[in-house]
Amino acid sequence: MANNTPQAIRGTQDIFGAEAEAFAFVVETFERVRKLYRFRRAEMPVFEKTEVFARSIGETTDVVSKEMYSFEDRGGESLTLRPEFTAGIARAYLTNGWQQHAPLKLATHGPLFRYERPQKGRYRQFHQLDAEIIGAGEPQADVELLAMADQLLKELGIADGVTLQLNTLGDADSREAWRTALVEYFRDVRDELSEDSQERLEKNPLRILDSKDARDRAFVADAPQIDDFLGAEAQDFFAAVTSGLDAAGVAWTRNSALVRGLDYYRHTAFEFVTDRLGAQGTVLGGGRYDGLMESLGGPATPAVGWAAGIERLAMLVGECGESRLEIAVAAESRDREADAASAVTMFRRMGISAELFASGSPRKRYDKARKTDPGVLISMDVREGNNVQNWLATLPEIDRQDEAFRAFLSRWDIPDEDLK
RNA sequence: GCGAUCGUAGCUCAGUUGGUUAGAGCGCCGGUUUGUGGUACCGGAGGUCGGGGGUUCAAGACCCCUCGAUCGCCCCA
Repeated sequence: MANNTPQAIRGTQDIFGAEAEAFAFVVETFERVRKLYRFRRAEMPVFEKTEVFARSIGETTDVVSKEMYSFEDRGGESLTLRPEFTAGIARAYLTNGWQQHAPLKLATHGPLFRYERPQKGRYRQFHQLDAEIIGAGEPQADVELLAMADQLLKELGIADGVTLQLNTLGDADSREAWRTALVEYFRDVRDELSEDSQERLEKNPLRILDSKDARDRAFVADAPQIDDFLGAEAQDFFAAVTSGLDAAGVAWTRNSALVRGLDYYRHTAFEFVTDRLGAQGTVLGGGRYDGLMESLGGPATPAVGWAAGIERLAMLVGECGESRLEIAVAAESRDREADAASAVTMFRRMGISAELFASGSPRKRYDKARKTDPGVLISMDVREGNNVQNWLATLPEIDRQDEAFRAFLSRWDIPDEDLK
């Protein structure tokens, strides 16, 4: 069977049917909401020079060396399939002179690639929605961005069971002071931490805060809080974001353990989290990344953004059935196949969905058509030498049924007793 | 990179402590009931039991390796 057929690449997916409908529903909803908030559409390349991602991501060596899809092109240049949108958008912003549009609200969506082990809601080629506000340093930008995210989740119908967790990482100074305090605190209890967290103490101490290990959690509760290290400006900024969210009617909860691994993040960090997706509970996440543009050689540019996994959103949206067939036409005799085909074409040109059943055993075509549960089932046959048509409507009645019926009657007869 | 579970027809699965020609339902194709009918009945196509090696008189079943899937750990930009 398939022993000679190439297999799909690990972690890629072929999406079809109801799942594909759910996927499309997510994207369509995003496009609609994004226009309400006047975010402008952008399209970027799916690959960039590796340095675009390496420089923006910085020193987190694991991510750069092990988690990216990188390769050399024929000229020997290292290229990388985009693992995120933000770095590519920042590069486009700088290289295309989009500064002239600042503050710029951008939205995009499409495939991303990460060299990871697939698991629930996590693939090597996956798809995200993305929204960014570039060149806006005010907390109102954070609020607007979060309000859009909140409305998106509501319009997708998945807001129940999803909570917005919010934190601040402060400005560069407060962030650094906090980090130092954390390292000191955890170093004192180093031997009682999990093996993973002992490792993290050196590489990425902030990550200890969201460890899943019970041994770590005991200490996390009493760990130094960012609030104790925030300068007045940082405090004001966060207060403005939270009061702005309250004013906008966006519910949120404080999660002081919510962190970002990368250094360019400042101030607001947030995640919309659900308890319905196993280990991959984050449904939409982002934050303020005021330090990113400089790492790519651009001028200091404040920016804030988020991304959301389309697959995960689609899973929450659930079964999004394919739309019902409006009219099925069965040619129950070979002599009526041309008529049936022409009827189907007529309906389609009217903007009504129609499907032709004219293959296989003529006797079974009617049953086959009936199984699709169409709004209207038309059979076309030959009885005693005469062409015969039958029109059967089933509930719920389709839109424009009368119009379709009149159009059909203008070309083919239907006996009176068969009407309704 | 690590761990657990799993891998039999297009799909969902059976397959007894290893025993002879590998099964069912659904789907598909064809044929009956000369019919207004999502029915019923009959027949058919489709499997080197993920792949390779080993144990055995005998392996879909047991052992090893490998590939793949699922879920979790690490990581999460």
